[in-house]
Amino acid sequence: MDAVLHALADESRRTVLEILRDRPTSAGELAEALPIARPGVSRHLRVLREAGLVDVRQDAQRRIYTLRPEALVEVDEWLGPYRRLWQTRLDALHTEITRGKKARR
Amino acid sequence: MDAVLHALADESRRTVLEILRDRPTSAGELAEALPIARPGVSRHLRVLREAGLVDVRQDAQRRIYTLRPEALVEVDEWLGPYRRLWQTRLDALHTEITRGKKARR
DNA sequence: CCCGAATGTAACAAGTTGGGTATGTATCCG
DNA sequence: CGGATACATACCCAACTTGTTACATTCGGG
Repeated sequence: MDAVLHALADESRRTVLEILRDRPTSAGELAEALPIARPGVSRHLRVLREAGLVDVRQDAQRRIYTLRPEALVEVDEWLGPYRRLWQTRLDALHTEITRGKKARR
Repeated sequence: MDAVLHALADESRRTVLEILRDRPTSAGELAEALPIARPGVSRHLRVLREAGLVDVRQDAQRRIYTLRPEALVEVDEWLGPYRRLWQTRLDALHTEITRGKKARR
């Protein structure tokens, strides 16, 4: 959990995940898409790997990174109890609106 | 988005949110619940405030903090496209299991 | 077997974080 | 008014982050 949230706190890393959402991508390609040099990207990839957010596969000299969306399930689960709260608030808001409508009739 | 994810990347801050999930709580009470001294907690509260994750209300000398779960909606929305992916994988897994069962018949 | 391509790692500088202690600041109470 | 209470802020320091450049490593091709 901690590792995943830590990984998500950086915008470059979130950009990487966004790219990988479309298709597996080599480290070099990812580096081109980011405004930083390749070694920096390598380290970001390491963080993502250690958080379990991506997988690597070797293809000749290239490393192909793929997204591992399951790793985000724990974030989703962490959100669970909070989701209930904000949905309750939204429900209350809807009720309020409904009551308002009724009152206006 | 960035501010919220950054705020969530720290465990002390997540603990604060967890406490606030139950009930509004004063800064002092929050500080007692954490393993760090009060000024540190104050700073964490500031980060949470600036990310929109909590609200403060003044009650005499005390500051009462309340959770603002709506701020987490954007995290939920950010998860959206990824959620679809991991659900697809789960579906595939279920299909696989079903096929396995069928094969075993 | 050596060269180039692709990528990771090491080492370093600059900025940021997160903790602590010391010091404001506002509010209630006697 | 003056002291106590409850916080926040200022400042300092050690640890981590993030970017850079230089170097090591690994793989395929001629």
